[in-house]
Amino acid sequence: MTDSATTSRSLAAIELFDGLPQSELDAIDKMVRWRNVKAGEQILDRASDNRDVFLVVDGSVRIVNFSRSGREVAYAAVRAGGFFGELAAIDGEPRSATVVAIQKSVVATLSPSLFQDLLSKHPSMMMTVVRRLARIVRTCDDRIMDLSTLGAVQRVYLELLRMSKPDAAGAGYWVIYPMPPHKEIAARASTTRETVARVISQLTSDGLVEKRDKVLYLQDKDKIQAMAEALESGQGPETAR
Amino acid sequence: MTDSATTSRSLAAIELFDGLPQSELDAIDKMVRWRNVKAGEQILDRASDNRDVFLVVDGSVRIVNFSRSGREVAYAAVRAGGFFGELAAIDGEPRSATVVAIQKSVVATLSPSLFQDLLSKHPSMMMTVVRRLARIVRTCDDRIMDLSTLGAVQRVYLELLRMSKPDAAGAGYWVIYPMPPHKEIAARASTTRETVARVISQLTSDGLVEKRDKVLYLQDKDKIQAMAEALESGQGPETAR
DNA sequence: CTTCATATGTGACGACCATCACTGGTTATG
DNA sequence: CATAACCAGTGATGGTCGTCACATATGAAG
Repeated sequence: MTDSATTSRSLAAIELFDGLPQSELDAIDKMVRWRNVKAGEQILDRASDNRDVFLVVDGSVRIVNFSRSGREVAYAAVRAGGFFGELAAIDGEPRSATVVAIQKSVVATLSPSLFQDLLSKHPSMMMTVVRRLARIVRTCDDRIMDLSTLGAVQRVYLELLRMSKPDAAGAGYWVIYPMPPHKEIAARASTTRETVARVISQLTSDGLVEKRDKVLYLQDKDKIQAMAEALESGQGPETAR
Repeated sequence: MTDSATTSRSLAAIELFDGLPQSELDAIDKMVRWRNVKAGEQILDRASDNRDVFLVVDGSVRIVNFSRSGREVAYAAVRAGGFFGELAAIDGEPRSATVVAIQKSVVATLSPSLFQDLLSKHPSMMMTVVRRLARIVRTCDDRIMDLSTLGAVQRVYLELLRMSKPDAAGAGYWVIYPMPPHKEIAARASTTRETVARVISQLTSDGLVEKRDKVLYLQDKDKIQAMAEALESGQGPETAR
């Protein structure tokens, strides 16, 4: 990679265009606007009145929102190959969230009218969008359920479980790598940095997780799972009746 | 209406079929299964493995979920003309929620394959589905935001505001009619019956609302709105930093 | 008019956890 | 390599609100 701006500018790997002929990709390529963003840079503001659809060609982004008082709520992450911003392009309503680059990224933007044209011209694209929305709805419903019926501590357990992947290096361990800052886990679980720190401390002293070099090893995933589901000792929201 | 079962069996008013020619409606009519349900009857169980799409021809239904411990979380209501159950028909995943009739209702069911056929045959239907999903996503996002950043009391305020409509009988009042049981407001705001009762008591003694014959009058909608948005005195989740 | 189920109002109590306040690491960056 | 910026850990404190426990409506059913 000779130059920073040339990392990868192909639309071929964009999920949204799966199944489109190369000729069409080339045509689209000429109609998008490219944009390079630095890590941490804001790509899209909730307050903005633009309705473009964004393709994440390289890097990854976080979709978030801030409450009046500055508390951050994380909705989702979109990695290279994905897209975001469909909502406003579909219904013409204002943006519902803010989007920030996690790493240095390359995004391409599609005007809403082009997006709609493409959708009606390519049923496969339409299906991709519908399926994506369906998935989002399911995720949101689950999150609402979690927020409504679990305590903050349990939500952190769940978030840790969701972020973990089986360890590539054998051993039955599950790991979280790279380990994000507590602050971000907090935003996903809708709690505070402090609570996340306390939960992880506790898990560590119980021998259920261990942190070594930026990696968090879950040493007893099942037990954590059980604790996340427990309607347990306590009260929080939720107790056996 | 001579007979209970004949209230209205036309698919003409179903939002999903807006814009379809009568001939197509007639064809569909022959392929759906009709079902009458009593008030309170469960139409669809989360655990069921059916993937049908349901059309609400008459009456109305509530989409809900129950936590392990029996706490009820309300997602949405669908009234006559609407539909539900698309998710499973789109992605083939299991049902994500349970659906219960609010009143005596009439529903028609479409097999997933028929639904998909119709979608691919009629772009207008596809658009209706996409737009509906987009709306749902927005609603969910807002709810997640509310749950993450507001206290239970404020969520009740918001729910009251959402349920209210301008009073038909002149006067600048906004009213909630019919007033649902506290229990249901609680399920929507993700709190308890008791908290709802306390909030309404308080509002009543502050002269902001008044209840007369099954109707709740909001006498100062603006003030309630302000209280819902206030990041106020307190803590709950949320305080000025 | 009973009688039983369902809806409501309210007090007491205490768990949960957000907030505040620091301390001590770790990473950037000039 | 120093100095700032950010990250992480932990105690103390107090408000919020879920839970429990009753007392009253309100209404439906017989």
